[in-house]
Amino acid sequence: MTEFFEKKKLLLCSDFFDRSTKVVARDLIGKTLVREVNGVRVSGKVVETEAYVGVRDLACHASRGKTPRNEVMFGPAGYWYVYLIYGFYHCLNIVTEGVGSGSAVLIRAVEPLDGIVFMQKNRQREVLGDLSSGPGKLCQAFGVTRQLNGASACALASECFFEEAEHVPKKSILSTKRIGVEYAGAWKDKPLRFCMKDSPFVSKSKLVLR
DNA sequence: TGAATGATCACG
DNA sequence: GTGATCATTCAT
Repeated sequence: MTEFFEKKKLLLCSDFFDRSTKVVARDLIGKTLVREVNGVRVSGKVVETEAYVGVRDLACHASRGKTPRNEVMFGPAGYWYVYLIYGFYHCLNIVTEGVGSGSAVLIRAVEPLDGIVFMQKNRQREVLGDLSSGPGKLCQAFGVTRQLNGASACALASECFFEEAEHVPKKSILSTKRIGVEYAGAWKDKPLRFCMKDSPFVSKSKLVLR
């Protein structure tokens, strides 16, 4: 029972996500991503995100209109948008802003906290820095698939959600252009990627992994 | 640098 | 139906 109250207290609700996508992407840095599967807690500290700011953003799936794949993005904030990429990996996004905006934040990397053995097994990798340091890796580590697409992240019963965590000062958050969106014309260089400064757990880290 | 691998979507 | 494309990862 105490666990339940604890979860309610920390759970990020739709008010958090129903704001400017860019602000949500920045504010998610440092928060805890949690998945509860069969009573087991898997979690990580969010260290890298990207904002996809809706129909006008040429890098955003929503820019080519609503399709069966992206329709969740056009719904209310606080729901998961999960899709398969390159036939191998999944990408985990949380829908932001109001109905019809077509915007979401891509969770690109987390620092493993709980359920590390579960992640190592899923990833077939031991090294902590290689478990969830990229959008595809993270989904593999957490066992996230399209099964989660369209689910709420804001309900007490949610199996995947965010928790409030220790405040991260703005000066330790870096913003850069997004990765892998070279096709997006004027939008390819916009500073819509956010990451925790000096974290070895961000994607494409060239630092030595421990 | 390129191969892996399959859903998705714009075509016709 | 067909074919190009892809918000990636890993091994070479």
